[in-house]
This record gives sequence, structure tokens and C-alpha cells, in this order.
Amino acid sequence: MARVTLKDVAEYAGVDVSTASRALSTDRSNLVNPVTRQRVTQAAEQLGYRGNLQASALRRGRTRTIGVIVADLSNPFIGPVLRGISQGLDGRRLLPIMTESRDSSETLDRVCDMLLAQRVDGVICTAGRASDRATLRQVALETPTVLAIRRWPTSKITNVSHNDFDGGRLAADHLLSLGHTEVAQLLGPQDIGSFEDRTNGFARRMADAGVECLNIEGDVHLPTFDAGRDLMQKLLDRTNGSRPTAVFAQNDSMAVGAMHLAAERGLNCPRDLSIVGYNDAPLTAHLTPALSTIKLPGYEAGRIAAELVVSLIEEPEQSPSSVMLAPALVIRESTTTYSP
Amino acid sequence: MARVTLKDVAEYAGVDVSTASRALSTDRSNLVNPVTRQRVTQAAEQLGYRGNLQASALRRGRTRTIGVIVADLSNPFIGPVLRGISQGLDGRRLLPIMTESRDSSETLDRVCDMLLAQRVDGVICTAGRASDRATLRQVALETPTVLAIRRWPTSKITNVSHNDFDGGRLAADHLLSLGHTEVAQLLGPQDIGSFEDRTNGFARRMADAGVECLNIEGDVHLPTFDAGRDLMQKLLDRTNGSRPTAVFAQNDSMAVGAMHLAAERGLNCPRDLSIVGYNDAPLTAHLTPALSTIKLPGYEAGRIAAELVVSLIEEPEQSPSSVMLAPALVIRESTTTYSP
DNA sequence: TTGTATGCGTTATCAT
DNA sequence: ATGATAACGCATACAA
Repeated sequence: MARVTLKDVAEYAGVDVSTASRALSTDRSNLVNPVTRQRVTQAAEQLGYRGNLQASALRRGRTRTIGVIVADLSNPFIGPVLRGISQGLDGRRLLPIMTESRDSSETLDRVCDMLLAQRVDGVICTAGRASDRATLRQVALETPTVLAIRRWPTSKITNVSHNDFDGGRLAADHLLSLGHTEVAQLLGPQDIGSFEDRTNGFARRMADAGVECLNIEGDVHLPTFDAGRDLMQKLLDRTNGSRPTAVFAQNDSMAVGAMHLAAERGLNCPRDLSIVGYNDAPLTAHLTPALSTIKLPGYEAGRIAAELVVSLIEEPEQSPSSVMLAPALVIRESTTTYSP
Repeated sequence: MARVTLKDVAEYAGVDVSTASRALSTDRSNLVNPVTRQRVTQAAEQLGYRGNLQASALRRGRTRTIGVIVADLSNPFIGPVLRGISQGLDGRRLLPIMTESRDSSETLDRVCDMLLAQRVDGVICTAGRASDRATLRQVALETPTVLAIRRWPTSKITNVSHNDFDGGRLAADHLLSLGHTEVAQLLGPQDIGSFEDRTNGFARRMADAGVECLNIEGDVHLPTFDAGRDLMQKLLDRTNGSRPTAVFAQNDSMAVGAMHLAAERGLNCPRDLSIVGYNDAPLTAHLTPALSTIKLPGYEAGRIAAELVVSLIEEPEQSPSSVMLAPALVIRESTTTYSP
């Protein structure tokens, strides 16, 4: 266990701890005689000295850690985001402390507490639902905070998200351009801003085109494969009205679930039913049919989130900014032109 | 910013900081008069006091953080593992500091340094290749360390991994039971113990059955879709010998890549060629054909890793243990009986 | 049961 | 250019 302290190094080098501290620091090492500095550096090396960031943190009031809150670590979409965060922070020699809220308000509360107790220099939160606004506002009051991935109605807190309104619009545009006029969307949890935006973007575009759009909503807490199945079933089981020829599922898992149920009902995708997903999850390109979907720059969002906390830390009094990243349509095989 | 300290609380409650400290602590709060304790607790509440774990850490020599090293955060397989780690640590009120080695030795070195400088109470490393042994041994010398997911030849360090030897054997068994006698395996990076084991497990089982098994190896640093394609191409381009009727790809991405190249060559899977993957990645069940694969309990591995560091921390002098988790064969549609 | 005093390992201020 | 010293916020050994 690295029990060698600065004091040991100083004694070994025959200088005072304060000198040793200066010599070893990056920004004040020029205040010390090159020869002395060399001696200290060597002493440190020989003793295997390793600075104690805890002590340093206590003294300087900076821990060099950033709290990161994620809803579900096993959601494949979050991987690239974490990558972006990790690499963005790494450049500043900041370390992410990772926590999972499991989409539960109590857990979110708890992890926020732990993070603040650790005196993280900032927080990046990619989790939280409408009901968690108060909690996050409190956190933002105590430490530089950026809300990432999920869009929030509040503009009081710095926010980086994808433009899901545009995403919904892209999906709608795509289906419209294929000639579909009977469409539906399978809704994800609407208490998450990003899903709400998809809903509105899609619906708005359809309305603008004079096309009626069916919103199929269920008791969807999580947008899973099963949720997709259930909503598709609900859609097909409607007795009134004609069957839509195209469906927008608000994420890829739901799209795959929907595809499965449709197949069970003897509907061929895309011949009988076009389906467009959201997120461009891994392997969606290799499904049969390959899934048309909306691609989001997760890695970039992570990187930007990291840069935003950093700038917030360095300049605490700046007004909250808000950046939105553009989604892109990926056309594959699950969507095709409407043929009566 | 929570600048209220224990001293503030003590003054507010009219007691000494030491008393306040005791009153607020979990284990020594019984040493203080219930009335006093109540007063302190109330004072803390009213002032919005939040313990400073940094200061506490410096004093007690425990940071309540665990360093976690991952090779690639965007690998979907790592998600459940992180979940397991996160939840396992959460129970002990430990916080994971997450780092990514990007499968680079220099980066691994760097993050280990940062982690040790943070004085993490322990390290869980799921990354590293054969060439990183020295680095990890050094880390294990300085702090309780568990090597997870990837198997290591050394038994000096506590290790939790999947039994990939058995995994390879399961794949082999499956293909043998289907009657295949011309088989090949597409090798992942052999400087990672887990892949080496798959190779040997598969080969051994085949040898025991008296079946010759082709090992297709390339310059595979990462087991990706493209690597799978390339190795499959290499396999099919061999001029000598007959074409195998079954292939074991050492992970799912490679399997999908292999499937694609086979299709391009006019080979139908599974009719002309059975393919078995490894990992049971998300969506593999929904491919066409659905991928037969080996399923690994990633979440459990994460949880166990967490429990192992904890026990290592609590009892530093224990001898290193080693736990192996059983893989399971998942039979789907990409494998079928050999028909001449 | 409570208070006093000290130190954890740094960094920063002030002298020298 | 370097050294002495205090402080960061907390926990503990010891005294009362």
C-alpha cells in the first residue's frame, strides 16, 4: 500500500515538504530551483511516491471527480454516451463516478446524496423523469450540473440532448414520402422529455401533411420489446377504423417487438406494414428486415456533456446553455412504399 | 454549495465537534445521550449538513470508492456486468469510479495511476491483455484487486470469470450432437485469456471426438463484425480441403459478420452452414436465422466481483480465490443437423 | 456522557 | 529559492 507521503519524499530529498510540494506540482514547479526539483523528482520516483488526491482535494476544495447518473447501465444505447463522457473527462484528468438510478426516484435521490457527499466537482445526469425535477434542481443548486440525453422542460440547467422533435419529424417525413396515409406511433414513456418530443414531432409533421396519426399508448414504464409487442397488439386489435400501413415505434426494442407481433398476425414487414424504429441500436442493421431507424450521436452527446460540466466548473456564474444534436434517418428494409 | 461543516452543526447544537461527529456516525451514536443526539441531528437537518466524505476518507484511510476498469464501454456485453458491480457496491455504500482502457496498455497504465492516486479502496479490472500482467500485478500489490470477466493465468490475484473452456466445449458438443464432422472456429484475440479458453475448450472436445477442427486465425485485435467477415472469407478461400459444415465464432459480432459473408457467397445458414456464436448479445434472438450462442451470466459476474473486492477489503490477508461461472448453450436457428 | 487535542497528506500564505 | 506554519473537515485517543 502506497504509504509513502510527501513528507517522506521531502526528507529523502533533504528539503521541506512545501518545497517538495512545489517541485512536484505542475503549475508551480518553475518556482523552484531546477537542481532541487530534479532531486525531489528523483526522490519521489525512488520511493514510489504517489500523490494523495484525497488530501489534495480536501485542501483545494476540488476532488477531480464528476458524478455520472445513468438510468440503466445495460441499455446498449448508453454505452457510447459513457464512452464520450469518459473520454471527455479523461482529457481534463477528471474521473467519473458512475451511478445507476434504475429509473426509480428513491434510488435517484440516494445516489445524488452519495455523489454530493463525495463532493464531486460536477454532475452529469442522463436519468430522471418528470417527477424528478425537484431533486435535480436541488443538485444543480449545490454543484455544477448538466442534464444529458433526456431533454428537460426547464431551461435553468445546462442541457445537452438530441433533437427528438426533429427525430420524430424525420420518421414522419420518411413514411410520408413513401406514400403512407394511415399511420400510427407506438409511444414510449411520456414522462421522459425525449419520448414526449418524438411523439409531438411525429404528430405535428403528420398533421401538417393532413394525415391522421394514431397514437397508441399503454402503461409503458420502460420502452422494451414486450412493450412494443403489447402496443402493436393493441393497435391491431382495434375494431374500428382501418389498419395502418406504417408504424413508428419510439425505440428499436419496441420496433422489434412490434415486428414480431405483426409477423405472428401474418403481416409481412415491410410489404404489409412499414416499421421505423429509433436509436439505431447494435445489430438492427442485421435484422430481417433490416430496421429503418433514427440514428442519434450518443458519443458526441457524452463528449459535449463532459465539456459542458468542465466549463461550468471553470466559470460557475455562466448562464445555462442548451445544446441539441441532430438525429439522422437511416433507411433500411423495414419501410417501403405504400401499395394499396 | 454545501459549505456547512460539522463545526457549524456543533455550534448550532451547542456541543463540541467531537460530540457532533459521534452523534451523526452510525456506529458510535449510541455513545451519546439520546437527547443530545436528537439536538445534533436536528441541527444537521436544519442547516442542511452533508458529511464530507473526502475529509472523512483522509482521516480514516478509506475512500469508499472502488476503481472499475473496462476495456470498451460501448461493448453491449459489459452493460450487465457494470450493473452487477454497481448494485453489488451500492449495498455496501461504495461508489464505483469508472475508467476505460480502450484495450490500450498505455491507457491502462494511466487509469491505474489515476485510480491509485484517488486512493480507491479496491479495484475491479475487466480489461487487460496478456501484456498487461505486470501492470495489474503492481496494482494488486497496492490495493485489493479483483480481475473479472477475463480469465488470467495467474492465480495470485482474485479472479471471477466465466468458464470459457466449458463454453467452447458446449459449442463443440452442440455441433457434434448435430452430426457435424467438418468444423472450424473463428478465433478472437488470443492474448485475452477468455478467448484462449474458448479455443482450447472447443478444440479439445473436437479432438476427443476424433473430429478434426480448423482454427482460423487472423490479425484480430478486436473481435468485431469485420473480423468475423474476414475470418470467414479466409476460411472459404482455402483451396485445399473441403468446406466445413459448421463454424464456431468466438463472439456474436463475429458470428454475424461470418453469417453475412457466407450469405454473400451463396451459403444458406443453417442449411449449408451452421454457425454458433458466443455471448448472447441483445437482439441475437431476433436475427434471421436467430443465432445459436453461448450465454454468460454477466450480471452475476459483476455482483460477485463486487462482493469479492468487499471481502478482500475487509480481510486483506486472505488468499486469492477464483470463481468461475457456468456458461449455457442457447439453441436457436442458426445451427441444424448435418445433412450431406 | 462530553470535551480537548492531535493528525490524516496536502497546499497556500507568509517569512526568510 | 526555500522553509515554517496553518488550515482543509473530520475522527479518534485520551482526559475529564
